[in-house]
Amino acid sequence: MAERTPSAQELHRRAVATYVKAGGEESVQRVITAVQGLTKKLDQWYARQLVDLELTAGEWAVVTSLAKAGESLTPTQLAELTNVAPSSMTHRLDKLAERGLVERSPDAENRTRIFVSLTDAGWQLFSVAIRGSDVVESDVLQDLSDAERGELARLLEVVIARLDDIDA
Amino acid sequence: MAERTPSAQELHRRAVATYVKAGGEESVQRVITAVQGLTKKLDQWYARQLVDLELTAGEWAVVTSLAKAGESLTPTQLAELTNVAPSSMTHRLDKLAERGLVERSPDAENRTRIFVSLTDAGWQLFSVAIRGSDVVESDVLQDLSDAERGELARLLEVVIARLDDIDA
DNA sequence: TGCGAAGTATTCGATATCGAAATATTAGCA
DNA sequence: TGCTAATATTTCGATATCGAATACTTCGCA
Repeated sequence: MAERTPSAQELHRRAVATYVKAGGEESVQRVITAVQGLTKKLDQWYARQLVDLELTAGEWAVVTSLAKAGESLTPTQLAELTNVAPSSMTHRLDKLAERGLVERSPDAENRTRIFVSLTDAGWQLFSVAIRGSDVVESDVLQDLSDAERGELARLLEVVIARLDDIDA
Repeated sequence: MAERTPSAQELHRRAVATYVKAGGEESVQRVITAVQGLTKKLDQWYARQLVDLELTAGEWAVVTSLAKAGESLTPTQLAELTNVAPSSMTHRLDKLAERGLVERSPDAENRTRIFVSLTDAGWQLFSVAIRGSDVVESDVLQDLSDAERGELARLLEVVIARLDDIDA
């Protein structure tokens, strides 16, 4: 019957302890581990919502990438943004185009390139999904005051501002 | 030649704006988007490191799950922890066992169950990888003071403490 | 005790993903 | 201009993943 699954908090505690023991720095691991644990949990919830929309996580990643970019993107860019091999994007786009969520259009200036964009139906699906996930996300942050949310966002944004300087 | 890829900061700004426009709440989206953007970037770096270790991200997830748990886990538990179908775990464990990184042992008390644990070689690989990734992770947080790291960790841990109450 | 329901790992067929090769276009430069 | 290297997408064969079905064990309870 298996022992019950440990709480997320307990998992986090153990994870940090393990990483520190393995040679990681505690102040680093507390943050990184928490960020990853949170993402994993969110991903599980999204997966559940996506079933209703008959989308895979990978397809959803394409839709959000296009929505967030606010402009057309090439298959290669989409592959990078969604952490997938370029060759995999071909099939994903085939499926999404077949469902009428995205469309491919040739670049007149560079005929090796193709632009992918969201259709109206794609935008509509995006809006529906976002309003659904915002509910869960609000619940997740419910124990933080407005001031704390602002501070949390600020600190994370400091970290993000540094990201590009690292692998450069 | 494609326009250069926008900075992580710019991507974050746009993403938040898009989500807010689609009906999300700003204080929520600033945090959630930042967390996800950070994880995505980290995943890209890990992927690069894992190539050297000849491990896939999925295999690495199994190794870390076992290390963090600090005890044996069943294939089903590993599948849940790594967000993968139970049937997929069978093959992953086959490969990992073949390489001598994990081992399966029967549960004497429940013969439907199998316990998976890290071998010495598995632990060793884990340590090497952690020390490698800690370098990158430290770089990521380099713009935060010790106090800020502590505050960031504290806020994230408040959020984590709530996770289990949500889908319950 | 006996028996149906639930739990656990695996197998199996269909699909998705990967890395390398193929195809086509463009860029750089002598 | 002509030629090589770099880019961008797709195709292709091998592998990984998924969901459903299978085989087996244990649990709940009459």
